[in-house]
Amino acid sequence: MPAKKENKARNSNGNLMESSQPKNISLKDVAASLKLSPTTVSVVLNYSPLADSIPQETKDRIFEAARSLNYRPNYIARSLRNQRTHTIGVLIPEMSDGYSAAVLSGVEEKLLQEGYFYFVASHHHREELIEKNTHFLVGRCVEGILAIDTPIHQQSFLPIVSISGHDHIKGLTNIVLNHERAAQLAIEHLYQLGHRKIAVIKGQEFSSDTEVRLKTMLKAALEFGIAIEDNWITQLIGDDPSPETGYLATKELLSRGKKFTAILAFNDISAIGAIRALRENGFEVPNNVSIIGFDDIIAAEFHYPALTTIRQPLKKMGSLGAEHLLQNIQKNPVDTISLEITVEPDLIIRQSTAKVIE
Amino acid sequence: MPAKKENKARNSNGNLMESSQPKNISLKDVAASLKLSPTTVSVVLNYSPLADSIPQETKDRIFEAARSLNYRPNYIARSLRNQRTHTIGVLIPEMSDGYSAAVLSGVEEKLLQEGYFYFVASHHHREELIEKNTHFLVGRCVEGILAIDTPIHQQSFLPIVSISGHDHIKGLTNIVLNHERAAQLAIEHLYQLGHRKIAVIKGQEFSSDTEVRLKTMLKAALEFGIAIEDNWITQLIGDDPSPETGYLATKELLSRGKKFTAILAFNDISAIGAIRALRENGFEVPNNVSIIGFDDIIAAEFHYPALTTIRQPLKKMGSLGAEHLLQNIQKNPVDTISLEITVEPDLIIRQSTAKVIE
DNA sequence: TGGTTTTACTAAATCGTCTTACTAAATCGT
DNA sequence: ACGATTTAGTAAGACGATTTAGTAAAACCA
Repeated sequence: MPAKKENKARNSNGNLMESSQPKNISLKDVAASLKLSPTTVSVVLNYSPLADSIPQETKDRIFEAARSLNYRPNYIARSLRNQRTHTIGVLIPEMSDGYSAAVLSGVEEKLLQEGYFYFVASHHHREELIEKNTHFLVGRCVEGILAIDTPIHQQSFLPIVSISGHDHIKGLTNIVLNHERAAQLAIEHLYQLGHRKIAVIKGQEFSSDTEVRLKTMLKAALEFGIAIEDNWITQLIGDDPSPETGYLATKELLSRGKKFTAILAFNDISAIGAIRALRENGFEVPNNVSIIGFDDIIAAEFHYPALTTIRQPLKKMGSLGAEHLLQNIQKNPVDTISLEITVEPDLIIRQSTAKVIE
Repeated sequence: MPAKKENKARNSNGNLMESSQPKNISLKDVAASLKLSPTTVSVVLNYSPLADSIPQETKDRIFEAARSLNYRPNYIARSLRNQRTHTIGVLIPEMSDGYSAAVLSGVEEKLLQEGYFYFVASHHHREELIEKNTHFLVGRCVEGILAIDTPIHQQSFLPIVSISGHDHIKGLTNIVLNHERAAQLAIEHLYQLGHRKIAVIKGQEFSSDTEVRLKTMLKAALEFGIAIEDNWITQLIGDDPSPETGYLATKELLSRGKKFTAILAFNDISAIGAIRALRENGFEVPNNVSIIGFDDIIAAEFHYPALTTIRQPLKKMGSLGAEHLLQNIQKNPVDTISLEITVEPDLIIRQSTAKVIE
């Protein structure tokens, strides 16, 4: 075995490497090395207007010393002093359900741009975990909370932005899809293909969108003169984030006798489960039954048959949510009236829908 | 509409609710309210052995005051004083690729259990972003770093655990799959079905597992007396996290003339793309070509045909990684020799593989 | 009774940064 | 030449918690 040399930092590019920093050096250290006071070093490094009177030569010395000592201000100390953590908390139902991840990617992008980081906490649709996690996040001094598909019942002293939330609470900003339009797109598409008998798989009780989705679909259907029978409405049950729930819901639906020619699934995940159930029962999609999903997750395009779906701009909803949250944090008084930001859906036509042949 | 009563805090359980807390109250406030010193309050609330001499009655008063004032210790101040942030940084390639999300869910579970939170930063496979993000995380005073499918080249003064990493660096713990076994399972399965001509879709250069995966597959094949021709090896190109890359790689493979009877795909995502490409070229899976994926993401089971795949216990790898990272944080000197923790794969047989019929 | 120990606390320092309120010397204006 | 201003800094908190090192009073021991 070679002698342990690795411990020494590789200074190839002139910078001290991360590895060679057993003891963090502080403002005081930098000041001491220059025989200046911490005050002076601080104002110069922070470009404070107070540094106006410091001659350039001194400033240069300070910057140089900070660089060569590899000084990095301690975030914790700074947070304590400034009462700003530049951190927000994100509440999600589930990390691995695709939906949250897509939204999160938008959130992350925007936040990093603005120098913020975020803590994630997932609650698996359990009310008490939502409460507990919120508490933890507040305890961690987050400056705001972003709730993704998570019900918010209480007003908070922190700014909150809710994505796909439908609660109207003072100070809460909601980022929502234009559900009317989404329903209209879906129904119109099926209508134009000749479908008049449409079944609906509604979401679980705990999903924020469940109620609006069903309501707007029924309304849009009515506008096209289509009445959706109660008997053709089924519901996802349980918190399994896999297509299994959609599969079961569809089997249930089929057990009532198949009269419908199309299914509006609550989302793509359940649409995928539905297709499997149909196939097992000898129905082909789209030849015997058309099916339309919701969300346009990545899997939708590459499923077989590729899913016709209503796309929600999930990533954009995430970045919009982050953007508004940061705005609300800036103007600190939480006196804003409940605000709603609407994003538009798109109909993505693929292979899971086709003309009715009777 | 009913009158808006909801805004007032619900004090049903006697606690002040989050909403009614405009000004945070500090240890000093609690102390003042009791005419005691902050010291006393602190030692009592922290169950410090120093509180042994404090009579129970005083302790009770302190707890009661803390509760009724809804005192929550300021995490930032505490972190500064104790030099502990109970926060770790997680490096991932991409939020929305399914793989990272699955691992993250395991990470989260373990960390929350232990009172830790985590910051996520994604680098989209760009070396300079890995470096920059690491820097940011260190700047945020994380106590350790968990790298998911992210190459780590430098030793750090912080403990690092790498999931699916293959770098051997002092102080770095790797959580890896038993790749030999995985390859053996895959090859053996195909062999038993009669396949002798096997094509391989290897991963992108930037994926940590690309190299081992190919190497172990070739080796395992050889052990079964199967030689995999160079001409049957194709590669995923580009950082699109969708099945598109697998689709393209398979088209490329087919353009060279189809002689193989099975494909080993780099992962489930690319297997899904491969199936589409095959279908478009008139080949049915599994009747004309068998295909085997890797990872067993949720989509695998519900794809049509359902994917035969090598399952990686992603969530478990996440929680194992978190667990070891926390351990390494506890025993602070980073003198541990590079350590490897191996997890075992499973062969999940579904419908994308079948016996050869020639 | 006088010294030691125990009880019940508290003062002050510290973590690292930023900010408010100075000071001493140099320069300016007239 | 003398007060006013500018230049070039510094000292002393404060942010909110923890910890070390005390201190008075009470209790104990011989």
